Amino acid sequence: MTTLTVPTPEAGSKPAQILEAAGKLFLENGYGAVSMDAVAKTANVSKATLYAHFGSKEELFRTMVACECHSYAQATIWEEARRMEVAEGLRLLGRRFAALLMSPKALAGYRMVVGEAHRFPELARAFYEAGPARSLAQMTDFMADADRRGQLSIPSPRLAAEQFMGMIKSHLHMRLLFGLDQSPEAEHVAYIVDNAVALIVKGYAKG
Amino acid sequence: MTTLTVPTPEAGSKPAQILEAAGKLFLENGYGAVSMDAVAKTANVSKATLYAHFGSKEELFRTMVACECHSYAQATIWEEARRMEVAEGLRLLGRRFAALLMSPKALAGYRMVVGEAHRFPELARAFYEAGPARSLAQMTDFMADADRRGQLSIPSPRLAAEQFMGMIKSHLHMRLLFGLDQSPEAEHVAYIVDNAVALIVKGYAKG
DNA sequence: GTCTATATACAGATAGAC
DNA sequence: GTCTATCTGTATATAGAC
Repeated sequence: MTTLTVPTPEAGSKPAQILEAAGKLFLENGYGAVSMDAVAKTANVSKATLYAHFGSKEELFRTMVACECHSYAQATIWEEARRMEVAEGLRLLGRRFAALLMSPKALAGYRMVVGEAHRFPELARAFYEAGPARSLAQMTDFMADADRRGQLSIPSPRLAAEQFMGMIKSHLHMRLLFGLDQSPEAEHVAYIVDNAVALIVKGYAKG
Repeated sequence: MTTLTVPTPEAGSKPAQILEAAGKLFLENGYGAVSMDAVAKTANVSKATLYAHFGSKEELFRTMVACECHSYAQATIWEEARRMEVAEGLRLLGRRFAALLMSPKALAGYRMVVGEAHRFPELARAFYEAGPARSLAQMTDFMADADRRGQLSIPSPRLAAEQFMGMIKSHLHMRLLFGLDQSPEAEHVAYIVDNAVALIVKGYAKG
């Protein structure tokens, strides 16, 4: 398993400019459709400079993805959710998850990973660990906690977390991935989350 | 909205050979990573012959996707499912859906569509209509029927169908898309489907 | 470190013989 | 219709001046 190096170049420096441009272009268009010329031009840098900092297109891509994944690390809201009544906690986590999932950036990352997984399998794993796996782990913890505290009866917290997140992802996420819808309306997302919460709460009610 | 032409060349003919080769290569590697040389070589045909039948790489790709989508049309099992007890019917539909969803061919198609949606938006729509939309419509019909016949109480059949299918898709489909898992074990899929059925049946129980 | 200019390779598409 | 050989553009990567 390759470890990804995650450089953090100082803001405004050439490497930072290049990584920013690469992120924008690769996320929008995928690996194959972006030329190094385009990256250089977008970064306001010559191609030679680009190659001075990143030895190859592949290396640039790997580094960019590593930086993006790194940026997903964020403060957990699990502590906040577990202090609430269970349905409210689920609603909070669900909405946060939906917002993350359907953000333009996450969608672009998802598309890119799916499109390039065969060429960069280790990056698919890195993205998975940084994003979906982290969310799933948080949700699983919450489910286990709800069971432990007797709010719900959940034999398999992991299963319940996958069910909950699957319902939220739903059809909508696929339509977004396929480019069939623009960014979803907040009401629609809230409708999906609230109904997923209702089904979990009723389906895993005690007794 | 462009209509897709769906030619059905006679088996064994050069166009058929070419389409088969194109299907295999494009589905495995995506549009950008496949060269016309590779298609010609795989099809045992010269590049000139290839261009004699398909005017460009794009045209070949579009035609191939149209043929693939056409092949998704299949006998509905809805009639069979609605004659069963509701949980059994859901289980049948769920397993059929899971099998379709996680088949290597559907996964490859899904990957390809996600990866190329920005370049071929109309193909993403064609794939969606031929695959996911059809499945969702069937499932929605089943839910509506279960409500009409008083087996369950389902205010929004469409929502329930999305929830059910979302739970089945679950985390597993994403891991497969990312190339993190090989083909799933039958027991695991059955476990997911059975638990999705249980949650739907309990969550939408009458009264 | 950064640039301009270029080497090298390959992909999409075509010309012309059979 | 089918082939071999080739044209033409473009992409990755580098050489050499400043």
